[in-house]
Order: sequence, then C-alpha cells, then structure tokens
Amino acid sequence: MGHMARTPRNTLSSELIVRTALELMESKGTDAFSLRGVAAELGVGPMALYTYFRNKDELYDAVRDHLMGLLPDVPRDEDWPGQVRAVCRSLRLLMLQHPCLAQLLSGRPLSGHETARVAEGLLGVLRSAGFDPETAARTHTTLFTYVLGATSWEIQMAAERRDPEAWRRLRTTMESLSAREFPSVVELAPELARTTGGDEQFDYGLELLLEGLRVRTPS
Amino acid sequence: MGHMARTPRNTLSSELIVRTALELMESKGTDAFSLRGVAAELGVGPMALYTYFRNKDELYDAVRDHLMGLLPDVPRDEDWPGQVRAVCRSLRLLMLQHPCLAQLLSGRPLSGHETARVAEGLLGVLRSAGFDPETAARTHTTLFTYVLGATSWEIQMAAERRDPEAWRRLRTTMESLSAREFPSVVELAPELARTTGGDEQFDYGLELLLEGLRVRTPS
DNA sequence: CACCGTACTATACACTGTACGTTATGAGGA
DNA sequence: TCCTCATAACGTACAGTGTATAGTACGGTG
Repeated sequence: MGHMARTPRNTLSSELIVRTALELMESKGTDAFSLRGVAAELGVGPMALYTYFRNKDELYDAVRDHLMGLLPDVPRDEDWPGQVRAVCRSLRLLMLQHPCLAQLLSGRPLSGHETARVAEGLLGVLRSAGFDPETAARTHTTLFTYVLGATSWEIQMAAERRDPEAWRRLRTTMESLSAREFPSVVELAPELARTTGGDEQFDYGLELLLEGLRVRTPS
Repeated sequence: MGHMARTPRNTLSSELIVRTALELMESKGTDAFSLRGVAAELGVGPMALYTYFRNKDELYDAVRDHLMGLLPDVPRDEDWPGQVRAVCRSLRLLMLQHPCLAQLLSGRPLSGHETARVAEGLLGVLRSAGFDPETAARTHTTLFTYVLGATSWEIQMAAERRDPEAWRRLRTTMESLSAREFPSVVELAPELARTTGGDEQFDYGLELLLEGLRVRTPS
C-alpha cells in the first residue's frame, strides 16, 4: 500500500518522546529543557526526534495537547456559572500541577485533539446557556486569557519566591521606594505580596468575570 | 572619594544600551534578540555589556522599565471606572505598539521606578474609590493579569496570522475536526477566529471585570 | 532474494549566554 | 608632571542550543 503508517523500528514513538519530554520539563525546569536532553534520555541521537516532529515547536504542541488530555469533562450537575467555574478552575489546577503548561499555552496557537475537546466543553456550556455565537466566542477567549494570564503570573511569582537571592532583591527594592512618591504601593506592599497567587486571588477575578456574565445572561 | 560613580570612558552607557536593545527587539523580533546582536550594533564586544548589566535578564528588566515610562498618567477628569478603563487600555496599547513588552512583562517580576509609577496610579484610583487594601491589591493583580494575558494572546495570534504557512496549517486542522465530535467548535470557528483580538474583544472582557467591580463598589 | 522507503546516525554549522584573564584608559593624589 | 589604581572594554574560550545535510542499516513488500 502506498501511504503506510510509519513503522518505528525500535523503541521510539511519538508518545514515548512526549512522555519523556514532559518528565524532563518537570524535573529540570522548562527553561533547561532541550531536544538534546530528550534524545540523550532516550539514548538516541538528537536528530532521531525529527522523524516524529518537524521541530521543537511541534514537540511543544504535542506535549501541550497531551497535558490538555488530563482535563476532566465538564460536570453535568451544575448550572452554567458553576460549569464555567469548574472548567476554569480545573485548567488552573492543571497548570499548577504542570508548571510547564503555562509556557506551552502562551506563545503557540491552540491546536490538537484534546485542546479542541476542552474548547468544545466550554463553548457547549455557553451555547446551551443561550449566548449567541459571537458572545460565546468572545467569552471563551476572555475566560481562557484570564486563566492563562492569572495562572502564569502566579506560577512565575511562586518561582521567584523560591529563588532566595531574587526574592531578597525584590523585597529590598520594594522597600527602598519613596513613600512620598509612591504612597499606595508602599502602603499596600504586604497585600500586593500576598495577592500574587492562591485560590482566593484566582477566584476573586473569576467571580468578577462571572458577575459580568450574569448581567448579560440571555433570555 | 572612595565609592565613585562609574565613569564610562567612551560611547557606552546604560541608556544607550537599553535604546539599542529596544530597537533590535522591534526590528528583528523578540526571539531573534541577543546580547551579541546589541553588542555588534554598538560596535563593541559582547562582554562590554556586562559592565552595565549583570546578565540578560537585568537588561530585560531595564528595557521593560524604559517602556513602562512611556505610559501616560491616570486621567483626572473621569470617575474611577473610567480611570481603570483608561489605565488598562493604555497598557494594552503600549503592548501592541511594542510587542516585545508582552514577553518582558511575563516571566519576570515587576520592578523598577517607572513600573512602580504605573502600579501607583492604578492602586491610587482603587484606594480613592474606597476599596479596602486587600480588595485594592486583589483588583490590581486581577486587572494586570487580565491585560497581560489577553494582550499577549492577541499579539501571539496576530503574529501567527502573519506567517502564512502556520496560518494555513491552523485553518486546515481546524476544518478537519469532526463536526460530530466537536459541534460547537466547528460551528463557532469563524467567530473564534474573529475574536482572537481587537479592541472589541479586549473591551468585552474588561467590561465584564468592571461590571463585577461595580457590584462590589464600596460605600 | 532484491528492493526501497524510512528510522536512525554522524557530522557540521551558526548561533547563544557568559566565565575568565588581560589590556589600556582615565581620574586623583604626590 | 608623574605614578597609581580602579575599571571600561577586549579577546578567548566553553558548554550549550536547534537543525540542515548526508549517510547507514533495517524491515516489510514485490
């Protein structure tokens, strides 16, 4: 037969590469991740990966879609605001559990089967709630970008806090700000440090958005 | 006197390096930016930059703060929702005008004099509107992460659309999705493509947030 | 068995950020 | 005026990166 599926000769496969890449991202950190590292881990030359992925970005896409596959389906025993909340929260939780997902989601367009599944879930909720196509799409984009922005920021700040050198410098520069020039920043410094993440912070913004949606509820 | 300010001998200075780095980021693209490129543009060895910045990240921070200095002050002839809108919109506009700013804002903590100035503006608005310290800080973080997430996404998608190869592949994979498995995604594909950016999309999400804030308006 | 597509290897290139050691220039004190 | 010394800038080098190109060896099909 002319077009035959690729017949891996040995141990290699897309799934294996994706799993190994994910492991490395989570153990060594996303920045330290490299194709050569994956290849070495698999005991294979760097170019072997190019049989399965055209470049690094395609591997990123595959890892991202793999992670999106871990998201649960939309719960059915909820009203639509509860369903929206559930989808947004579980995406955030997945990002916290796999910090590399933040980097994988920003900087690349959405594609892949599992990613489409997640979008389908949220869009379906909004459509059955009665939102018209345009509003449903706008809401989907708004919710997604909020979760992405808020959680990426949360992860980033948590990582910064873990590096004691960077954290110390940040605190000292914060405290060296003139209280005359920046009264609010200086006054709210403790609150600002406390609101760089956490469930409450995330839910606060999410509830603001849901409040706005409730006002626009159709029918 | 023992501790003297650094006396640049020749043409180099922090400001010149920052300006040159910014130019290169905007002309060659953020990804193609490199310390060696800046050094070459300045007709200087790569290591010369290390006299002024301890590493690449510190240069990033300096460029970011330089860009934040371009943001206008909060307008006085508005009520507080109008002021919040103005701050968020002008940050988005600055990000659109200098796409590198998106990358500079995500992935690094906020620091620097001009960055503090911007935070002071928004926090001041929220405090005078009567929000308590914690709510003001939460709101600041929420608004900032929304603007960052939404605008980064917008910029990213616009860049993707500019690459015809990537755009074509994205459309084809979108259209190859099973309408049986993903009815909403397939049905809303045109709307989704249209809502990846633009003033209306940004303002839609911003108004959702403002709606939520209005409900929580103090006093 | 002979063939051919293809999974994988080997080599190489053009880069990257930056650690280390050296040079030479300018300002301050004698 | 000369000496001294801190330091701006240089040169070299290293350990990496992604990936283009060419070659090799194996497995299923004729």
